[in-house]
Amino acid sequence: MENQVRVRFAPSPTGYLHIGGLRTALYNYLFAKHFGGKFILRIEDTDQSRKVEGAVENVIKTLKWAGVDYDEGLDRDGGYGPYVQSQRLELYRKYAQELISKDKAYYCFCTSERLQEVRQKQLTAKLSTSYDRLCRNVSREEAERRIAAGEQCVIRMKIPLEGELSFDDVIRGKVTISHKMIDDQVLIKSDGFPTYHLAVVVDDHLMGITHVIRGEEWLSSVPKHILLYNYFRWQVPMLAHLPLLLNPDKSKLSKRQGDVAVEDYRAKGYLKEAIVNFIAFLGWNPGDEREIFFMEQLVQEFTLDRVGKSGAVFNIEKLKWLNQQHIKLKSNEELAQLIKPHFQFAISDESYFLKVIGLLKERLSFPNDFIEMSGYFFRDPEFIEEAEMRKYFEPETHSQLKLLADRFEALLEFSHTSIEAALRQLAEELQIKPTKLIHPTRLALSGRTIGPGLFEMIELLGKETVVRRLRRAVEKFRAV
RNA sequence: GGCCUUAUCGUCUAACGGUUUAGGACGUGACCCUCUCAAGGUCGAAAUACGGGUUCGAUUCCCGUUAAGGCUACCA
Repeated sequence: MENQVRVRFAPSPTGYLHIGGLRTALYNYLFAKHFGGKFILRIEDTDQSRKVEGAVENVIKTLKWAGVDYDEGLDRDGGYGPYVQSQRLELYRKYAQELISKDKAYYCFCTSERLQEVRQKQLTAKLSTSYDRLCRNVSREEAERRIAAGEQCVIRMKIPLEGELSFDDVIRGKVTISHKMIDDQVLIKSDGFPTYHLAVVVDDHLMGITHVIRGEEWLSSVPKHILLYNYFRWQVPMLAHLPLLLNPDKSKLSKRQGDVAVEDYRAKGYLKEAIVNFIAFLGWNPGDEREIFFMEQLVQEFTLDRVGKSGAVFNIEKLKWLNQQHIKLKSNEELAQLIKPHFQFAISDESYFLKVIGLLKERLSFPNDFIEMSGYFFRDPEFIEEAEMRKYFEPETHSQLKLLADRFEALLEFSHTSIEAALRQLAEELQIKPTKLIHPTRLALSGRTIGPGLFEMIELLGKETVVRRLRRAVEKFRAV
């Protein structure tokens, strides 16, 4: 129990769940489940100005939809709550105070205007920008006096002036950064809220997080965090910084260059299985040549040592292919559930509906393709395009179809094999190629030139419908 | 600019010093199958950024160059 793996996904509620966020969550989830540990959802809402109404609910909804469900979170207390940082403010203040008393942090009274100025000067002097540590030497007594007088202030951490800091990243190995490169980071903002850096360290420690698995954008701030762990005399969790997800131009995946919200992909008809499979493989692979994975297999095989180091371009073509693959692996019943909400006709015959799905299944890239492809299975086709008619109909076609309709009507057993036999038989008798019959028939029955195998289609449509449509078409073709 | 990270086909990636004419997948080209469209099958084009080392031997280890990305906030 003491050694149980505990990881967390800690989004800030600034909108929808980003596809990169889902991958981070997924990797955490897979890692936790692989080792029989716990996956925790924590909300990092320490920036009041960026808060978006409904974002928390949305993120949770999307996570659950994708099957990346959490063991502990705001509605599932595992004894480490609350799991929302805005509800833990006292905690951060307390620990910030501890740092002040240990002389590892100090009050800073600099205004944002002064900070701006300092930065501007550094910029024009081509120096790297950082806080000039003006308030670092303000005595505790003076600071307390100024606070009592109502002056606004923040709390900054003290970074050692000399030396350097090394740490081991599970994915990247040893990383070293000089203390000189680290800013005296603000820990408590003037509104009393903590910054990410303080909150993440306090919470990860208090929540017993054993492994921090997050995006590479955090790599540079690790030294600050380690310093904090050291100041508190806490054990540093294992750190694993994931490669970033990239736009086609290799910049960090962002809006502007396509969809980044998981819900956008969901709305477009991407299956959760395909999305999970796809993003799992963006930076990880099982080491062999298998491509199609379900969640359970991912859990079974996922380990951090097979996670790569370089960023991965989000390649939508492959996602589309995976979607197709996962659709093919779904049962007709499962697919029906995905299609039904969007289907425009009342489904009177469930088993017929399922059979149509079965026939069209391997032609679908998205569940919704079914809607566009299946209309003629549920009502007579509206019209037949003139251009197509001219292409497939010859002067004698109408009389041939008439004969075909008679043959079909006379069939005792209406199965695709008997149907095919009847058609080929007729073609032979007429001394024409079967295709001379097949194409016009398809057009007459479906109004289209593409579709599933004709004989299976005919069998499913049923004798009555087929004969009716064939005869109706004969009437139409006569006019051409 | 500074710091950090990364670098194999267009894209996702395999290879953890030699079994490699660098393998697979998506995409792409040709062909096969075939009643159309898909699916499927076969074959093809396509990569170790560059330069130095280390080594009997480097995609693999080291250094440099270049390029790309991240960070550089009282945002996460």
